[in-house]
Amino acid sequence: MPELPEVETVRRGLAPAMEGARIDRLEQRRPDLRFPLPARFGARLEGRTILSVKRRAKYLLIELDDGAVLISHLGMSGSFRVEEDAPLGRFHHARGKQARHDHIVFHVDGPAGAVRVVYNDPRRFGFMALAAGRSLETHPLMRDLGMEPTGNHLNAEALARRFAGKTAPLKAALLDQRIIAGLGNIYVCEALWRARLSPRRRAGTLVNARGAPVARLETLVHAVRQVIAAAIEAGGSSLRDHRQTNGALGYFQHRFNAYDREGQPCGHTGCSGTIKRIVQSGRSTFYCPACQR
DNA sequence: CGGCATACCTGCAAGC
DNA sequence: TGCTTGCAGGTATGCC
Repeated sequence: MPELPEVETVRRGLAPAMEGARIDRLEQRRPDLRFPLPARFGARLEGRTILSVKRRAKYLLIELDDGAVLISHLGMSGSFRVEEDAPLGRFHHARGKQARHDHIVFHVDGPAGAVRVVYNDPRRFGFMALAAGRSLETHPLMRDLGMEPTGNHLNAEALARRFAGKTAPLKAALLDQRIIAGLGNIYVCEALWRARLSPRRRAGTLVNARGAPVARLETLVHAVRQVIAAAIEAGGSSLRDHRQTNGALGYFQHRFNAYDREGQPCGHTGCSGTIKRIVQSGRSTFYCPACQR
């Protein structure tokens, strides 16, 4: 599912239910997701209080009161939902039709009351790890991540340094989490469309001989920042799996200009081109060959 | 090292 | 209807 805007939407849904809450019980229904879950996972979480729910790139970071951090990645199909944790009793038989692929359930009790936070992941490309907070930045999952596309982290000068000499196409360079962390297939296609840049153009062509950004790299930076901000504002894009933690759909998919629009007219004013689908490094790219150069 | 293909796993839609 | 094929928002790994 999820690129940065979807993960940020999940974070915003989890925070009110989890921050300040105690983990009373962990239900772990299988030993692994994409990778084995941490050893003694339940024992290490039960009884802990959650200090905060943060995000880095496409990772959720759940900080615990003993200094540990639960790192969670949703892969392609992972989702969290928050449900009322109704007490089990004679009159509550309806509690549990357990949805397929609900792998982990956090029973937490905090400012928002007793809730279940359920992790569901049909394809099991997601994964969870536990890190010591003091070494979070050097954790193997974190240490190679590049700039956040939000705030002031992403800027043309820094991007130029990373693009200089690169022969990889822009599509691949923007998907590279070591350069900008958090973009995925949808938002790379959308940002390139907005910047009218071809996904096939070599990344190094946006850097001049002195290693400084050319004007079109500035345009790309603005496009990335704007599309990510707009998608967060919309609660992300709901294609197959992504929902907000309360079950609501995101609606940025209605604002796609390129992604999954093969054969449709390009929406740029004055362009009579048609969106085309190509495959780059094994993944679909959608763009307008007429105006994206 | 850079660039690319492949593997991981399940579900769904399209085509025959 | 039922089967096969291809495709899906991501990352790690291995090969040239």
